Amino acid sequence: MLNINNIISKDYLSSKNIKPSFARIKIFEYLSNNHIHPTIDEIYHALIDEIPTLSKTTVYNTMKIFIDNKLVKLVSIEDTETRYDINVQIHGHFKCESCGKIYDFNVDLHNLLTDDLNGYNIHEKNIYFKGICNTCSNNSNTN
Amino acid sequence: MLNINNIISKDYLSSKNIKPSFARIKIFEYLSNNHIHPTIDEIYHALIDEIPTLSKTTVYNTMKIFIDNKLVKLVSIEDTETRYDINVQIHGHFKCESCGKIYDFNVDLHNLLTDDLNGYNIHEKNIYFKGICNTCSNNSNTN
DNA sequence: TTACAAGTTTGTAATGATTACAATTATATG
DNA sequence: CATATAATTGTAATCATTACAAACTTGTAA
Ligand SMILES: [Mn+2]
Ligand SMILES: [Mn+2]
Ligand SMILES: [Zn+2]
Ligand SMILES: [Zn+2]
Repeated sequence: MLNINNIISKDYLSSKNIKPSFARIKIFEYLSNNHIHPTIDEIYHALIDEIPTLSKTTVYNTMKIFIDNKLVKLVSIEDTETRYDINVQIHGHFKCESCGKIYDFNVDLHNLLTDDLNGYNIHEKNIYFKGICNTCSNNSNTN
Repeated sequence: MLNINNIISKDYLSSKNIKPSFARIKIFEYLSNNHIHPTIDEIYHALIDEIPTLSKTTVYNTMKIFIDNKLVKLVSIEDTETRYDINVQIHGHFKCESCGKIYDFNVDLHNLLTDDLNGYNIHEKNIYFKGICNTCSNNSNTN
């Protein structure tokens, strides 16, 4: 089942000093092709048909490795669900309270620095909104 | 043990349609006097001496009521620890990765609206940074 | 090819925060 | 006081995550 994407993913993982095992490649490709900020459970169920021996522990292990090596960022919006994002650039998240989807949005956080954080060493910036998404708003209007 | 603060807290809870029981008053006052974004466990241990019969379930119940009635906001920074904030205005949080403290900072999020969210109904805006706080930076410099 | 070492994956058990729930206790009102 | 209503409590259940040891893979060298 070697194809170009497979090779690219493999090389990419290698370039990040992650041994490109079958499970890791598949998990990485799932994240790359599905920018939906999935949970561990969603990743697991998306791949269990293709990798029948996959265990959730492996998904947990793999995500930990990806995070440690900065391939993936953890998304903490609800404290009840841990999600993962293959997009590690600074960007905003909008969580729809109706359908539960998490949308990305672009945001420039460089110029909003405040005096309150003078002398603070900032490693990471996160922003998220909550509300009702476009699709859900339209659906409820036409009822 | 009636004092002016107690009466004020009592009236305030009543004005928000929350029956001002002893536990609720004490929890509310703890949050008002300690802007440290405490966990359930911290609230519980801070009050157990004063209210020896207090149960954690009551702290959970009370925080749920406070949140439902918008007296308190939930702070989701780490998915491993749920914290609570008596300050419900929009403001930023800075979590120090060294000492674990969560600092407030002022931020104006009104003008950073992006086209990506046109048609989206925004209910809530959250922003948090992570890094090393002033105090921890200075401590490590003088080692 | 075979043997071995190192790393990966797996299943199961442990942990720990949160929730469910029924019993007990407190509070308010007549 | 008597009663109804609401709040509190302790215990058990739930569920996501982590710990861990055994089994399996992979790469390398004899
Ligand atoms: Mn994203
Ligand atoms: Mn705050
Ligand atoms: Zn929606
Ligand atoms: Zn610090």
